[in-house]
Amino acid sequence: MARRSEHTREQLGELILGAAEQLIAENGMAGLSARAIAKAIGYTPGTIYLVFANLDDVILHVNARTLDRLFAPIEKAVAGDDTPTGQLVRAARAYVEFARAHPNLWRACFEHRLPSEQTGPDYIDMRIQRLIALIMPPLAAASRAEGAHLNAAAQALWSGVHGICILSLTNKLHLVGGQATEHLTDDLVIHYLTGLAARGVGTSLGSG
Amino acid sequence: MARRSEHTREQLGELILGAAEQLIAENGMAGLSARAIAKAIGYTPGTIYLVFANLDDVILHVNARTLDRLFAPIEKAVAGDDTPTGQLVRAARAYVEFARAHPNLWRACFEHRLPSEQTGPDYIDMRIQRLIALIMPPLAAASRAEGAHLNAAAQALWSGVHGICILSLTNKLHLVGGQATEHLTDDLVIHYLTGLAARGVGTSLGSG
DNA sequence: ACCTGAACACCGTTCAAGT
DNA sequence: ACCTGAACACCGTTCAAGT
Repeated sequence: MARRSEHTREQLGELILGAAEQLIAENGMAGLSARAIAKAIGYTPGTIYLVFANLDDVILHVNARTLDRLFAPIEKAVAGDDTPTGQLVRAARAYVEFARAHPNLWRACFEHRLPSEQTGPDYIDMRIQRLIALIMPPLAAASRAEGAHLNAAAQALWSGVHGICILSLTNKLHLVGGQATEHLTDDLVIHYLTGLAARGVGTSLGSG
Repeated sequence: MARRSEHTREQLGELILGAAEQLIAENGMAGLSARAIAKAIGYTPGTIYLVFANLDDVILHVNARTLDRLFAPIEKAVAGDDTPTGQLVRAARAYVEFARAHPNLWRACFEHRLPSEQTGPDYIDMRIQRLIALIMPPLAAASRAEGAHLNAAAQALWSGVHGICILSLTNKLHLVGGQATEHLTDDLVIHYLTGLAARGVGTSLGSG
């Protein structure tokens, strides 16, 4: 055995990522193992380590693919013929929809725990930044915010939708089906944007 | 060996949960194993299965403890001598602060993946419901919402803060330190409440 | 009755050895 | 150069056997 050379290093990488993606999609991270990947592609576990540093490295590259797939529907939402607020509502819905359609892959992107809280690789950070950047133009238009304020608003809004997504997906809320999730998303986005558009409230906590 | 009877079943349970809690707090879920717990309390791994069904069961009981510890600071925040909006801002800050103080225990509560998306045990659901219920009174006062609308608002707001928390803790946002996280939290809560108080916007997406 | 200790079926990762 | 297969140090969980 050894020296089959049936695939180039790149092809082998694609095979591994494809198998890993399918395994995660089917059974979550619990379904993923080096031995399972190897079995799926007809190689032995050691082969994986010729292409990737370790299993974490494989997972991170699967996550990069998932974040790439998430980009298109969000991009389409903010490019739609709609008001800025409408674009943002639709972008949020697209986010939730994607998470519901690919729950295990989506969760892998955000629950994969690096050792000791350290930051992920740049190619993951970049992709997340690109997603957040998508909602900046409509958010600027809907709120007249700019600069650091706009940036903070984009992060807050995106995080908020993300939170609804994760708690809904893991059944931590008492929701039934996707309609309730979408309703919560709309509620958060619309009220946040309404509040943001009513400028100058800043830290005046006495509005209640 | 066998038949030491140095501890009652209840004491053994406490020992196990205490050791598990410490292991998770120190090294996250990665630091937890039946063998590590056993070693920490001076028993063999088999003993754990006399008290708990499995390791998942242990984790869920640690999570119940964590959620109980989270209750007090939130309760204190909403009981403070402040406006309803101020109480909610402080409750959100308390949530973020707790998560930052106990990142591994907090993450264990929300990232622990049950097999196949099924819902967690009632004693976990109950505790989460109790937390959400805490913010209902000030939220009702700040927004004049009631019934299903109030319930949805509480879930949306809580999820939103949760989302900021998790993304901040896992470094998915470009934030430096806890100040930026608190600022995002304030931003989300205040603008959401402002928008919520400006009733009747409902699904009118054309406000941008 | 309580607890052990060995076993089973798994892991991630490494690396000498084969072609 | 490429890949294997066996090994190492781990897992969660079970359960016959000991006291």
